[in-house]
Amino acid sequence: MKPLRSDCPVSRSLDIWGDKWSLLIIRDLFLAKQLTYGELLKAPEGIATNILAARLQLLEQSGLIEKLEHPDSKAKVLYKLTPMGVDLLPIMIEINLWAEKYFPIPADRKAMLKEVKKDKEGFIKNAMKELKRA
Amino acid sequence: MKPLRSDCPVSRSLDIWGDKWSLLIIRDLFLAKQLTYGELLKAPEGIATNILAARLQLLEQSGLIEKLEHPDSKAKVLYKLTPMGVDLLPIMIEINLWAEKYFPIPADRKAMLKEVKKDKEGFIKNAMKELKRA
DNA sequence: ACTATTGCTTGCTATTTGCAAGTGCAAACG
DNA sequence: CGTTTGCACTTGCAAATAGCAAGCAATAGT
Repeated sequence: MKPLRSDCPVSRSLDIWGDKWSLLIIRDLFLAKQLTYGELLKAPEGIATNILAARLQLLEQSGLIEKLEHPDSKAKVLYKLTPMGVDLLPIMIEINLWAEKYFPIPADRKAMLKEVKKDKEGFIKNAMKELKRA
Repeated sequence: MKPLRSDCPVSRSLDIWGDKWSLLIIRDLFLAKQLTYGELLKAPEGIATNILAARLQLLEQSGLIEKLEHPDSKAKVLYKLTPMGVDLLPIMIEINLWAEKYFPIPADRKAMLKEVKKDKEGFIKNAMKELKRA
């Protein structure tokens, strides 16, 4: 396993998902609720297949995501967020809000953030309930 | 410069501070308001001096931090967050809250989070005002 | 003048990343 | 059935990055 750098909560968090790819995987799982390996590969940022495999394993070990059987085929694997992973939603939202303030962002995401700003707490609570149910 | 991976706000954000060290530097600047290079080096996670120099330069280029003259000595340099950097506070808070839910965290940080939970919006607004003033 | 401190830079090695190709299994097709 | 296709990974290797240790220029202190 990886050595803990310190017991600071920020450090602990970064030890798990503090790399260039993990939060993008998590973002995609927030947006789609569940995805196959192949679908995750297609993310616009272009993650390499070996890196994706490594990150998925690490995120699973850390308890943020879990594998699920695909209803249509044994050849496919579904990935989804665990409750612990879903709890990252507030962080994800705040990242989006920060970036929106300083960079141009896609229209569909902007629309979502408009909803968020109407009632942040409500939006998050609702989205989390949805994600934990599925 | 670094190539943009996509125009997703999460991706844009990670392109700037999505590595193992940047958010720790930013954390220290939140806690101390301003720090010298040497003080940043002393962080418990033990960042290497060349990496710290590289990250500080990148964060400065990105507009998250700025250099400041030290009032006592020309040999020293003070680093502090810009308004854009201060605006990361909500993200930082949510990271702390997430980690607190799943890991044991130091008592002093726990005390701070207790304040946060009493009135999150108020706490953030206040802290940000403090940081932007200094 | 000389010694220490501060903020870096440089050289080198170890680890990680990323590309391209390959493997094994399950499903679809003839 | 036998063969091909699709999917989820592995593997091998080159390139980039991280990290350690040492060095260096500009203050500051004595």
